[in-house]
Amino acid sequence: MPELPEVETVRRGLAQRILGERVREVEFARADLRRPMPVAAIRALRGRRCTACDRRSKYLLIRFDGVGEPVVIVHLGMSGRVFVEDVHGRSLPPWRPHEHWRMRLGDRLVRYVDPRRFGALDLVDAEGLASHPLLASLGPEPLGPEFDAEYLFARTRGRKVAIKQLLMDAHVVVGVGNIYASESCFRAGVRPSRAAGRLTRADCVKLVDAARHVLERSIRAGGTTLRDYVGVAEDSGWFQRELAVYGRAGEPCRVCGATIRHAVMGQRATYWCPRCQR
DNA sequence: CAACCCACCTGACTGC
DNA sequence: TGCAGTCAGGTGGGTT
Repeated sequence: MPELPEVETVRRGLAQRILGERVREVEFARADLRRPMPVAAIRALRGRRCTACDRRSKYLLIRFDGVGEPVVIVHLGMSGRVFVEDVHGRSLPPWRPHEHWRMRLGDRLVRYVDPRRFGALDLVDAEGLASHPLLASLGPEPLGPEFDAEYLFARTRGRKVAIKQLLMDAHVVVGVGNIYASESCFRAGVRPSRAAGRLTRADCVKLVDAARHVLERSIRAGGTTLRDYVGVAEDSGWFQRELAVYGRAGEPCRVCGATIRHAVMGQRATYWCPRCQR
């Protein structure tokens, strides 16, 4: 599930629930996801107060007070979910299937569930955050001021890769996952297979606008399901209804009626309308 | 450096 | 119903 809008939704849910709370318990069901987790160091957060829940790209950054101002870095990978539940004085509930770690802050239990274990959990001091290996070489945020048409135009010059693949390159811009890459190209009227270097300035204007639009719209939609949020990833409702091309191969384009096409590009499923996108 | 390919892991779905 | 095969929304690392 987790593309940027989902991660942003999780971030907001976490902020709402754990900001200002102190870490009371930390438990691990195992010591590794894709890579080992810093189990001891994260256990040692007990007593620290959560000061912020931020996001950089698809990484959640949970900040704490005290020496070094530690930051917990969470990535949801392909199948990760975060649940927040009230626990009050009760003892903690049994582990869910594929729940790998949990952290109790105040009366809130944050539970990390990730069947495929492509996610990540790490810890770094605030000072070392920007140079953390996972974050150091990331491109600009798609919703930030740095990602504009001129920037995209410059970054596409001389590039032969398909524009859809380039949009998914986190060195260029973060947070545009496979679904939103297809959706953005559709909204911009750009064929996803087009060589990035052949985009015009006008195409770049449209693409930047389109990427922003689909991401913002999804965040807003996700945000509406946030109230009394338990776990993000209610991917049933808004998610499916809003998609213009993704997963719609063989179905009619909602704009022109042409048949939506599908191909694998860079090993990822790609969808487009052969009439609307050139 | 760019382009390409693979690995990581499990669940859901398809077709026989 | 069972089983093999296929696919999945992400990212890092290695090779050409």
